[in-house]
Amino acid sequence: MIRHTKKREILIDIIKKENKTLTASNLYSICKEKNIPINLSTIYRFLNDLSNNNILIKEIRQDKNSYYEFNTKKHKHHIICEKCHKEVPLDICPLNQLENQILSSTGYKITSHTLEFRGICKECRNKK
Amino acid sequence: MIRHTKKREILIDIIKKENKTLTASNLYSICKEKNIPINLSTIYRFLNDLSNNNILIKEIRQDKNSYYEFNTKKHKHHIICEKCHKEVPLDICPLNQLENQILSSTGYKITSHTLEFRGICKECRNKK
DNA sequence: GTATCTGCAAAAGATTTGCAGCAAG
DNA sequence: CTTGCTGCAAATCTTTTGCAGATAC
Repeated sequence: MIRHTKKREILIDIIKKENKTLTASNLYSICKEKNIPINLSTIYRFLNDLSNNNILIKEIRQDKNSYYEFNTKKHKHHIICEKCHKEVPLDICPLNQLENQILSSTGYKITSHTLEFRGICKECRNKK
Repeated sequence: MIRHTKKREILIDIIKKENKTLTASNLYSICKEKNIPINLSTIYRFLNDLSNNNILIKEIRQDKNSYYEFNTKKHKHHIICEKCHKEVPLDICPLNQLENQILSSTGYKITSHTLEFRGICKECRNKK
């Protein structure tokens, strides 16, 4: 059984308010700024509980960190700017249509995929 | 300048012969089996040199490990079986055509992307 | 001979875990 | 009151790094 506690409420509120992908240490810093004492392991444990229950989606990116965000059920990916690291969600995903094609060419029945776009955002392009 | 040494030749030979994505510790184990004494840091340093020179491509997957393989210049992705971890390369990638669409909808000029498919291979599906 | 490799041990960084005390239901 | 949460310290795992000795060219 999953229990409701003050700390968990605070974490949920932060994740809701930030409304973007976050790492455990992002959350840790935000709590620190707000003078909320919390242990990193508590954060990790809770994030894992939530993603095991499909409340959060966890994604490991090329920077080797784990990013978490609410599972909106809407399938999506993100683009991350290589300069400023700002990121934007994308709704389009042409990959579902590929599943049959992949099944017949490889014999693999696709269950999921991870897609990470990297690029340069408009602001960073204009700076140079 | 990059030097040619016995150990590096051996590593290159293994990567060539295996002809699939490998982790540093995969290489380490293969060397061990062949009774080739080599240090893990040596492997890491060489793999990094090679991928910085675009001879290898490095990819961090959802299992949090770094996988390396020869850069064939041909853009491709892989499907990994969730049960047996066997993987197969894929030539198709519909994402390049998306770049203009993403540019106009988000302002990001895409520079690269990472895509990881997970599924169940034919053999594992038949087992059950 | 000098720049580059290598092995070793230690460090780094992210994440997990064991345990004892605390809090929720 | 019992199960689950938390903090703390230690462990884990992958990867990196400093340094001294060895090797390539």
